[in-house]
Amino acid sequence: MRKTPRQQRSREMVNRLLDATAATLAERGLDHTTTNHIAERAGVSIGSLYQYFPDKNALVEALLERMAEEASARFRYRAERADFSQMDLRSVASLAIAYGMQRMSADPVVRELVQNWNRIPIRKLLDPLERFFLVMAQPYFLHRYRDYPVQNLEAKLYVLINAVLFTVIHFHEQENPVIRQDQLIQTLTDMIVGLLEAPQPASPNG
Amino acid sequence: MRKTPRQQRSREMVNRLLDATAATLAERGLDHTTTNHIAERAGVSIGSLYQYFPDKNALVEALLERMAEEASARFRYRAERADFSQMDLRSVASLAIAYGMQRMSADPVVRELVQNWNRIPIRKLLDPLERFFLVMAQPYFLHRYRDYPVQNLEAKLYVLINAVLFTVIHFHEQENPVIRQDQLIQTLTDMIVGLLEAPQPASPNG
Amino acid sequence: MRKTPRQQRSREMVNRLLDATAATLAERGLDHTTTNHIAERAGVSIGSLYQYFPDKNALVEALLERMAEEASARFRYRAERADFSQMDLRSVASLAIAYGMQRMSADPVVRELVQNWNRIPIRKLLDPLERFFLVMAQPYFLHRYRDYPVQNLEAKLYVLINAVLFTVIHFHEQENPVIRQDQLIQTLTDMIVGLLEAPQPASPNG
Amino acid sequence: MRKTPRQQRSREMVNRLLDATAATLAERGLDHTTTNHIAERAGVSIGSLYQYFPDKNALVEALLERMAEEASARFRYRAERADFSQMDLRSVASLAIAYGMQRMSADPVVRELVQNWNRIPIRKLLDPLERFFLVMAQPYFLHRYRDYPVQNLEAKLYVLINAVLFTVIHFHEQENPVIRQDQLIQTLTDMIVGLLEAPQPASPNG
DNA sequence: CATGAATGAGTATTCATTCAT
DNA sequence: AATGAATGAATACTCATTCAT
Repeated sequence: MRKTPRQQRSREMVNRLLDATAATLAERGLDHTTTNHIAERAGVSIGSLYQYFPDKNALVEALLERMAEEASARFRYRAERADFSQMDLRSVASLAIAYGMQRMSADPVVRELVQNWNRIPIRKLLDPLERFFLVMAQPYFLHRYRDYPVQNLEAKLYVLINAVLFTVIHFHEQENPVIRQDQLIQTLTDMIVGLLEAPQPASPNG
Repeated sequence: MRKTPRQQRSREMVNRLLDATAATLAERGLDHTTTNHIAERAGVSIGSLYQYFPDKNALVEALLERMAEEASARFRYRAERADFSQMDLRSVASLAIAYGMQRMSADPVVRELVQNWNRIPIRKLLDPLERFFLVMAQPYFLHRYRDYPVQNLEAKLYVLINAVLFTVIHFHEQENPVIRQDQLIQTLTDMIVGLLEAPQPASPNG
Repeated sequence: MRKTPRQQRSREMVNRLLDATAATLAERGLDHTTTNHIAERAGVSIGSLYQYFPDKNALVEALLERMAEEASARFRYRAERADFSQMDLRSVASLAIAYGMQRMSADPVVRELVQNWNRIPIRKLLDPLERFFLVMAQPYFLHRYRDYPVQNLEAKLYVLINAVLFTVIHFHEQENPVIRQDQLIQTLTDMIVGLLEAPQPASPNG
Repeated sequence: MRKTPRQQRSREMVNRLLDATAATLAERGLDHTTTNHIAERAGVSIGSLYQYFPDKNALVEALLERMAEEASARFRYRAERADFSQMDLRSVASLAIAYGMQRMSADPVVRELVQNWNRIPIRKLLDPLERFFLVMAQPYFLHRYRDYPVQNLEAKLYVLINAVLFTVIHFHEQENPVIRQDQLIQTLTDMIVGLLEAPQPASPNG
């Protein structure tokens, strides 16, 4: 069969281009990232780039998807190590936020992309994460469900993910934030716990 | 006096240009808004535009400032009508979010600008609002302080404002959001109340 | 009579504009000197400027003429003090060049203008000087004529004036000239003397 | 080999652009020469122009270099034909000036460039010429050195090249020069001979 | 399949000059 | 006469995309 090696080459090429996209994005920012830069960085002709991706947007989209997969894998790995089900919500939330913030400082690509969320199909990155968290959180909530049933779990997770994510990004972007990082984490944790654990007999939604 | 009519003309021109900026922004998005578009839309020569604003950025900045002023005025007006101090937190929050979302749907300029928060001096718009909310909320919290003292009010408001704002914006941007608008408002309200009203004896932050 | 004060006012205005032109020229260079700059510097509206000068070029031209007059006056003054007729050609030439170079270093306007000789009617400045030198030199050569008749005096002066002038200007412009200033003056002096004093029996030109 | 035709194409393009630059320069003058004009004249898209030259300045600079090379080649060719070492200084100088003036009348590009010498890296053009003349003149001066040693040869050549060059250019530029062309050549020749051949026992320069 | 030369619409900004007030 | 707001053609340079080789 001829197909396998070809597919493999193709895959390599795609990965190389995606790596180059990420690197260029981190280095120059979305605004100053050009397809020619990406091709050059990938050590590939611009023509070849367009053989694998129809346009610049597709490139970013694919990168987003790959990052989502990687992030899911990373989270899964961590989740397997640490037995979250044994921890209380507060600890889990606090840990997750701290971990996320560290990831964000470490990965300029994530920052660059999320900063420009409106110009890219950011859901490609966020949706998998949201789904993943939902799945991850399932056992926890199932376990507590009888005592503290959480209504509207989907809406709550949606809100929390967005809220935490963009607040953290915005915080990161500010030169002189009005609050400290530990205050931010603490308050975000409080917010999460407040929404998920507090008894809400008054909420008639849904 | 010669000065008044001239200043007035100048003011009119500035306003016309700002209106044109807003309209073009709403129509074409920040990326495809050019100074020539703005001038044309304002019915003014490009040269005149540059007589009033040194560059494109100044135009956006001025628009941001004008919007912040307008928004503050609008909020103040509403705050004076409705006696928030008589309402409970849940009602106030719910009303404010609903009002904000309605404003946001109604005003594509706000959307366009906030979407591009990272590429514009968005704080020009947000800072006054943040300050305004703080001032507005002051009497309410002062009033309840004895019964339900709120620790870390500053950090909490910072988090809530950012969280609510960007979640709402993101929600707006999505074509097929996974939750309904009423769910969003309800959940955000829950989140606000959860953070502000819940007893937090465990929070040892500074 | 009404005319005198008006003419005087006009003259003042012209001078003010010319001063402003010179100052702006020295500060920003011909390329970045705009009529609006000049008007502003003169404390006059741009409209008034165009009442006195039909266009930008006329402004420069008039400045050139005024400078030529001033330079002539200065030279005449110096010539009256120092009795050139008592000095030998070498001394006169050497002195004149040194003086000219000092003037040139001291006056950025002169430099800026002469640098742009091709884009302005530089003859407005050079012609009077040429004529002046010719007149100044006349008595000297007349005086020596019997002993050392100089053939083709006009052509020689033409050549020397241009040669010296532009060599000096070019020298001034260079950041790292290949020769020193004293060498330049010495060589130019040699050149002048060589052309004017050497016996030229072989020159059969008309 | 793939390289040769590509390099050749590239070279052709560069030459085409340089030709277009020269033509446009001659036609419109440096001030009114735009990169778009050049590209259009070269029958090439503006994008292509910028693929070969980073900016307008680089274009002019490259043209200057090419012209210097061409001029050197031409001079060398002529020098090989005519055995200058057999001619006296007067004849060589006279011939060189006449030849240079003819070249200058024939080549408006040279004129345009030298006229704008202060706005372009004119040394790119002059330095090679200066060096060339020095080399060319070497045998002559070597030959005469024992009998008539020329002091300060470098300074003298510097002065003469500048003096002759700009006087000729200026002469060319004038609509009604006060002297005739043959007088100019004659006088310049006298000047050169006067400076180089006359005994200068009085020159104490370093 | 790969290449990379070629494309050209698009963008922010400047400045001499006019003319209604 | 004086003003200065308004004009708009002009300019250098970018970058996503195509297509002949």
